Amino acid sequence: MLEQTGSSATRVSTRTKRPTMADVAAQVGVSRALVSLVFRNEPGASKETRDRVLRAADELGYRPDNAARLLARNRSMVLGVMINVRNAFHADLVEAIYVEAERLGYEVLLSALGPARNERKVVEALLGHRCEALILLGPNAEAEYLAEVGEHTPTVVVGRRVSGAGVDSVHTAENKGIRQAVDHLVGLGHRAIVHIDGGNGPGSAERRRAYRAAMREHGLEKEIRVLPGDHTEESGVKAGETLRHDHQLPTAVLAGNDRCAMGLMHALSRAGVNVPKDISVVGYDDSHIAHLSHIDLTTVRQDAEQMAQLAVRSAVERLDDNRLPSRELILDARLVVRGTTAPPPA
Amino acid sequence: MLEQTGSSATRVSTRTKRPTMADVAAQVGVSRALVSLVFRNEPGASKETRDRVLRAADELGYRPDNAARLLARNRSMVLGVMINVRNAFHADLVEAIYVEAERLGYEVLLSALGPARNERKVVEALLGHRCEALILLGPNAEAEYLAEVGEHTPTVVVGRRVSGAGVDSVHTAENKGIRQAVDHLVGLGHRAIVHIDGGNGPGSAERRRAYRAAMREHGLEKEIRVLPGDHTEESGVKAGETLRHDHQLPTAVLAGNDRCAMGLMHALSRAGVNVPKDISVVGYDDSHIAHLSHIDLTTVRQDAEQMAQLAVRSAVERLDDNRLPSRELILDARLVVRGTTAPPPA
DNA sequence: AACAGCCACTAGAGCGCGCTAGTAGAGCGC
DNA sequence: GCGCTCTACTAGCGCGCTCTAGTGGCTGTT
Repeated sequence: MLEQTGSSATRVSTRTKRPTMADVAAQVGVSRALVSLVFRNEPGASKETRDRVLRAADELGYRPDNAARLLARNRSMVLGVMINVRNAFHADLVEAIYVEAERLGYEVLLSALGPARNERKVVEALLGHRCEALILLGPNAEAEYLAEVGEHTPTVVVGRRVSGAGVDSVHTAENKGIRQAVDHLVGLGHRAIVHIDGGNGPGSAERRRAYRAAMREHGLEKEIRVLPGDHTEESGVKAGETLRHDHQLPTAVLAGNDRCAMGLMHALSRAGVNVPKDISVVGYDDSHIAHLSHIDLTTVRQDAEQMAQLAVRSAVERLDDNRLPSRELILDARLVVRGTTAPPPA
Repeated sequence: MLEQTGSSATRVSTRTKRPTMADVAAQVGVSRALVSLVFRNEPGASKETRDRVLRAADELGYRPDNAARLLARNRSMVLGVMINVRNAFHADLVEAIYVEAERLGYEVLLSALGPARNERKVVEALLGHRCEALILLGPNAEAEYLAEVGEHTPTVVVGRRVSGAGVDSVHTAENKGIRQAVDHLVGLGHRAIVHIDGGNGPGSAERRRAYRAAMREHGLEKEIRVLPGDHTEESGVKAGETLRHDHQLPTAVLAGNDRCAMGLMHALSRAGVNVPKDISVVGYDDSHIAHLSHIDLTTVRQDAEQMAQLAVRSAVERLDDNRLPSRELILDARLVVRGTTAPPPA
């Protein structure tokens, strides 16, 4: 039985305690403050001392301790990001968030949703780590909760419309994207255009509404048909089965997102239905899977990079001046026509 | 391009400074130490005081500050996890890691690879946040670097074999998995079985070797054929094209992983090749996409949950006693036969 | 009455760093 | 000599927390 008492009794370890600034300072023979200056790249240290400090640090294997840094600094310069690891579009966003955050001198902390980790838990975890601001990718939580969070921490919601909850939001103009998709399909000659719903996924309500509106404007109200679904491949597969057992296949499908479109296309091609000859498919997100040469999905492009940039900047601006009114940034969505849409079969 | 809608200037934004333990203590009229006890769920506070403290904390919106906690505690109880957000199998692993870590009282910090974030950068970021141990999912870094990291921090590598680098590793017995897959295909009557290589992806070298060995043992050395590739959908697509332009299609393909298999199947089905009637496909990973009912991919199951559990436990055990020798945990891989394999066309 | 034992609670020293205020010394003009 | 500025550095407090070593009061035992 090993007893650990006192701070002097270190862990049973050949591994020595992590070196601190004081160790580096002692090694070089200067003060801690000087080492601190060097590591923050602040002026006030001569070139030589700087070199000596850095060399000594390297020798000792010194690495600044972020926890201490965060604590000592008034600002933590950390942005917390909530993601769903299953979501390919989130992957695109995260990558771009890292880039923009680094550009602005911020660090990024990721926390993922999971079977036993709901949104509240994730948010708590992030706040616990001193994130100054939160970026929530496609949250499902009620507006009240988001408002509550936003009240004490600058919060940006990405990919979902949040009205008047006192938090910023960045999303695409779903209606324009869907509108373009429907226009494109109608232009190709389609009339029987089905929409697979995204359930309560972010943006789904708007997409559904936009689909209905667009169909009506083309005089196709009688063709309106919305299949239940969500933002997973599985729902696309199910929708594909439903359609296949129908008396008559529609000539085009507007999927809730790319993942759903993927599932749908799989189900269809396995059933011997050719895309786009027999049926056209349009996705939503333009996540990296859509680009793949042979998937080559016609989809509504949400510019992940730009969304990420705006989200990060939004958070940062609010940190600089937290009296800013909450705002909604709406990016244009743009239809990217690729290989899964074609004129309907004659 | 960018709209900005009006704001409901809800935010009064008297965002006061985040309350601390001292604030809570003052409010209740006790010492900081007592509040600390309550929040750590340690004995030593009466039921009533406990309640009063919690109530006051809730009122003030107090939330323990992890950075300070980490700093003050000798142990940080944080595990750092490096992931690739693009990788669906990593998603499975992460979810399971959270579960196991929580069970053992550890927190998890995620850091993702990205276009401008290589493995070193990710590792630095994690160490900077006081992670006590690292779990690296499918790293590509050289063994020397891993050894260097492992020297000062308990490190577990998942999904890749690392020999004698002084770090633990958890991976599946690639040879057994591949072996089963080849046996299965041969049992169905296949002879022309192609392997799409995983490039320098984790486990690829072993899988390639195992494929060759298994083919030889079945007397099929003349049928051995390895197509270049990696662990992305794109490589599956490319391989599909290569095969399609061949004088003769093989009757079965062993993909480098599930993503590769997905790309391959897409390419094939678009070319009018039916899976599994015309060609059988086997994946590797059993990531969640493989389960999808209509994808229904025959694949080699790597038990994400178990791998994650072992990785977390391994890290934790090493934290408890870091004089443990480094070890390699090898899980059995198991072929999961689903719908993408069938006897070859007559 | 004396004392141990226990419970509820407190004082105060850190954890590793950032940062403000300050100093020592060199150089310079007069 | 004096004051002045500028560079290169240092002292030491405080960030919000944990944790050890207490204190004081109450009960029960002899």
